[in-house]
Amino acid sequence: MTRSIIDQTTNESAETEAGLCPDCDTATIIHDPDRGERVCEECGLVLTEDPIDYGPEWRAFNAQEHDQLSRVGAPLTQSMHDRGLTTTIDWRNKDANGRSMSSEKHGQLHRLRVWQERIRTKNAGERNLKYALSEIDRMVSALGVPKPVKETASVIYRRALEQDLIRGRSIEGVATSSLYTACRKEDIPRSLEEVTAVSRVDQREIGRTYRYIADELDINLEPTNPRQFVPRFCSELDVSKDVETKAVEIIDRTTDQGLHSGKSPTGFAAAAIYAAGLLCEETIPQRAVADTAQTTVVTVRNRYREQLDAIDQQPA
DNA sequence: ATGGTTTTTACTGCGTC
DNA sequence: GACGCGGTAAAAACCAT
Repeated sequence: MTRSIIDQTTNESAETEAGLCPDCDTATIIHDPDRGERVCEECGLVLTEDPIDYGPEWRAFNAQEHDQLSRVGAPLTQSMHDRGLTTTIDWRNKDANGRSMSSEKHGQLHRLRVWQERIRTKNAGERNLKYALSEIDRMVSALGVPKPVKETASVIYRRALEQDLIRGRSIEGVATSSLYTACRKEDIPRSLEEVTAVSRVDQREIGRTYRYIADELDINLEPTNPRQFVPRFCSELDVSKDVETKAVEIIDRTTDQGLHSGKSPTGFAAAAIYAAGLLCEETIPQRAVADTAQTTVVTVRNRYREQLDAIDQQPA
């Protein structure tokens, strides 16, 4: 999403839209369907430039109709190297009416398929992308993160490729970093350790590449909030809802005091869960929380003491 | 490279079941 | 004696400069 200034030509077909321009605070945002842009008439700020309507090209007037009508063509996706746009030649040797074809046609179709595959992945960049996206796909399923993360990761990887950031770095490394970034961006954080576990490169490289990519692509992410790990860890540990609620409360109250800054989010979350266990008189061994959070008992100890001190509560 | 901070590793003593 | 917990010191990792 680039915010760029364009020349302020007014267009006949443009129509005024509701909403304030974030830049000059005037309600002069117009929608220009020809250019597919939303532009502020006052200062020329382009708010969005996404000319593609991803929705269906028909309108349904009742539920039944909605089910019956089908979309023409597949929706666009970022996670295929050609965005899923290319027409592919079916592998079946049947014509449009389902009849089989002559052997002459068979051979012709076979040659066409071969060439399609060659052309589709013709240059190094395309092949690079194809491999990277398949890797992202693999890691996404291994991590069990939802689909939007995959799309985001793909977009990040594309941008890295466009800006020539891959040179001198492994495709694997950049792909993994893109995924790690995407997880955080979509608020479904996975720790570096967890991402490393499904990747083919070591943690150091992923971390290094991540910082480089984030810097070059101007992706500024807030440090992960420890509370985002709580639900996942809690369900893995099989603790009561009370503990989970308490853990979130502890995190909220302590992060307000800035107690978490500079500390590892996973360790902090683990400690909060342990502390919550103490306060709720539900015994969760330090060992267990440390293991699920992929940290150590020492870290859990150090963090939970600080947390309890900070909120001025001691276990009964 | 360097120094400051945090995490990890490894070892230890204590109380309880 | 195994286990959970607490503390500590030293090593390793991390980060900003």
